[in-house]
Amino acid sequence: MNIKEKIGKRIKELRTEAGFTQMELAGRASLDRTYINSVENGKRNISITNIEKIANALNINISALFESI
Amino acid sequence: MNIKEKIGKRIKELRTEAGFTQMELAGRASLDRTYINSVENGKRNISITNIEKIANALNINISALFESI
DNA sequence: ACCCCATGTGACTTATAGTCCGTTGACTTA
DNA sequence: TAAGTCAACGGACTATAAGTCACATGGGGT
Repeated sequence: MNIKEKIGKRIKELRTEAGFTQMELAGRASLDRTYINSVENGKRNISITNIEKIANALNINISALFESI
Repeated sequence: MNIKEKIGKRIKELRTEAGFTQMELAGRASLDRTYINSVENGKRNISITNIEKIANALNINISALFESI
């Protein structure tokens, strides 16, 4: 599993734990729903600004987002 | 300080602690020397694959790279 | 059967990431 | 006075991420 797949899997885990749909997370992060979907499925080489947006939307810091990765 | 500046500052700290020049870090990470420079100076929206390359070059895991950020 | 709802996907344009050439200035050592 | 090293920066270029859209799929409820 490459880094894009790992971070995608982790985001999906945290999102479902938080009880959000992809659409809700997208709204909170000001990103497109289909973009969130492709990130979760390891298809995007996501950049630091979008990582930050998603971490904020998930109420988690970036370091914690990468724990166990 | 925005997230790009924070990660740049952190990378620079870790690089100098490790005793590398920008060129050496660039070589170890298979990235361009001018790119490393602009990342360190907070000008680049670095992607996850390059974050991983730099973390590996600095012998640190990604979570630790974002500690205190 | 028919709606919702949530997710997945391919294709596409625009914005910017990232490379490659070079210069400049500060500092150090001979 | 050079000469060397390193950081910072710029212009021009190519590669790729960002961001969006229409549409498909599958499950649950009525």
